[in-house]
Amino acid sequence: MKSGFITAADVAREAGVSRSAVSRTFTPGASVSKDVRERILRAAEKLGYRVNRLAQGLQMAQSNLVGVVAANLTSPFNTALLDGISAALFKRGLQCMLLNAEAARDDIGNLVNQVLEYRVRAVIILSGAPPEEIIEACLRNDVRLILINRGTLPGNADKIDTDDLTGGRLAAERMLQDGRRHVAIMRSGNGSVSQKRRVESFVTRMNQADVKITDWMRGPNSFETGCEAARILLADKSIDGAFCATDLIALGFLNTARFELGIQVPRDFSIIGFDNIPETEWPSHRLTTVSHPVKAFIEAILNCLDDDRQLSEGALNFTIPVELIERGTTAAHDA
Amino acid sequence: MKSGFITAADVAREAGVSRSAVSRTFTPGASVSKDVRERILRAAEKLGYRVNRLAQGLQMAQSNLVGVVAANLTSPFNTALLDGISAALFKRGLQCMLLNAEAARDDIGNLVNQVLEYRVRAVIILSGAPPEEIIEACLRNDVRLILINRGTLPGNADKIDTDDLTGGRLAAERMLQDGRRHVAIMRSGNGSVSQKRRVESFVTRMNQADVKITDWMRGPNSFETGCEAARILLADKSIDGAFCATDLIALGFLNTARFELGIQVPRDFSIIGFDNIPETEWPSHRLTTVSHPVKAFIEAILNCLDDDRQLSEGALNFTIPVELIERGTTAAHDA
DNA sequence: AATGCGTTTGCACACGTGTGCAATTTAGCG
DNA sequence: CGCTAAATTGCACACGTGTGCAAACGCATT
Repeated sequence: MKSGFITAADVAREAGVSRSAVSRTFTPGASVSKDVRERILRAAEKLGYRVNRLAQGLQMAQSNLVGVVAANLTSPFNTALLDGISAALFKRGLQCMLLNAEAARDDIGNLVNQVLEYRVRAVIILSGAPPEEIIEACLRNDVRLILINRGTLPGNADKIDTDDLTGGRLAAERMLQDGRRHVAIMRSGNGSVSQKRRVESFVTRMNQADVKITDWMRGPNSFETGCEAARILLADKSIDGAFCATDLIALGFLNTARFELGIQVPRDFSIIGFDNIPETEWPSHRLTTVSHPVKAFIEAILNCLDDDRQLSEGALNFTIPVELIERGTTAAHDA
Repeated sequence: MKSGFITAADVAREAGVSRSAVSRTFTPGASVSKDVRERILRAAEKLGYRVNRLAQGLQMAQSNLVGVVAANLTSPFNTALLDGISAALFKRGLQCMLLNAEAARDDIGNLVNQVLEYRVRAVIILSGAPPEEIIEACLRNDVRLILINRGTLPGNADKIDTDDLTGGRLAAERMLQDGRRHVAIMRSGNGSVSQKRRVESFVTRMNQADVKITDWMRGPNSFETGCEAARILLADKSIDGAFCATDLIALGFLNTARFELGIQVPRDFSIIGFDNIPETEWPSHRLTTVSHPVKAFIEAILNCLDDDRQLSEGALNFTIPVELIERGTTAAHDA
């Protein structure tokens, strides 16, 4: 027991074969006789052998690690995404290397290094603050890059984007059906690309119907941001609707409007969110929202990972479909 | 540009020195002259050199990876913990390898392998379903193990546990101050050690005061579990209080009790949760709860990681202090 | 039995790094 | 300048794995 770890050589000695045979036994599709394979498996089991992925990665010039750069892990939608990604990667035999972009805010260079130094198979960037630097570095080092809701950036990275245009339009149509004439639109201050698209699409449709718009863009993507917006915006009694770029903001807005300011939602006021996080289903809120299912994101990501074209041959693009989920913060349909 | 990656040898050639010098330049405390160091750094910068961590890990017989085994990533407390851990690891120059225990439920052996094959520096197990197998495997392979809220298991793993006994007692005292005589206690069906401790401590105190107890242990740790419990338990009109082992369950219970069944909380009914997740502060709920701060967990984890004693010399133990956070689901204090 | 062909096996090299050891250069000091 | 100690540098090995190549082997057909 030197250093506590068993190597392929140890197994080979135990089984009375060459080290190559051990390696081949654990390499799918390699040529080993049934007899030898069984003897090796028995020896490996007995000694508790585990292949050293570091050595394997060195030899293969690539690891099974996939870097996942996430920010705002407190946002339920992001964690749902992370949950799905980590599960999917595990089932593919890949490892999930989680990098907290928040913690690396003023040290992006270091973050880039940590990813690249491990020769990761790919890097997935969840929406959030835009680390441009990492994008450029990945592309320069031939590391596959998967961007989620970051819009059309230059460079051939795979891109997966919510159909925000349809999402914004669906929300607008619903708002118009409710007969609202002056709606507030809200998003967080750090201007994510995806939030911008939703809001712009919403505004475009509202403008066509001559509905007045009041814009709010401030603070982090949080419940409190919605609360604050409600307290200030709702001083203007002419506002009769709100479209929030994320559910978290929408829930804060709704909470303050309904329970603090006593506004009758949906009778006098309509609220629509975006993401369809679990909290929207709480009976106390029942928020009408636009959903872009996590499942669809996962599928798209797996498609990107499975695709084994060269990086120079261009990239993949996926659009995640959306759906308006009508709950209790918009008026009931006219039948 | 062979294979797209620059090696130390490439840098050495560019700088006109030996490869050893390059290695030493990037090894803190090694002996390199100022002149050579600068020449090497310039060459490395120019070529875009990055250490290959796989080779480094192979050489050092250890990687900078830390395995984090998490289940129930949809629980806000767990994600807050994960957020803190990933940030702290990053700042320590360590990598966070996230493993989804949920996805590996019927494939724990595979999960064990994935961790050990990467020669991780340590494994952190967040509370949740108990993968006994991984614990045993880590200890057998001399991998440091950090158990969070999993109680006193055999084997010398570092253990970090919430002071559940005090937590349960504090909740009980508050409930008694409210004069409740029949309280329901709730926890999820998969019996986590930590939940069990809280509840038992609570019950012990209530028994001393001759308060009637109704037990509920069913379903996952979720909002819906709390809703379901409320609908069934509250048919019994004599119940006038509830202690929930997690905030998620407590919020579901509160939501159904207050908004669906119209029960006056806290006038006629007291509810106390556990975890102090952000949602407890929502004005619509303002849940009284027991907090065990994420910050304290992170500190304890870092202490474990920094500690470089041998595994055979015993393990560390930390107890996380708790605090009762009084909000709007228990009666106001008598002054 | 001899031939031919497909399968199995072992040798040896490569992957990129850290570091002990000895050789060499530099610095310090009289 | 000469001597000694210290700092620097290069060589060579080790870490554990996958795989090309050639040798050895098994088996069926002639």
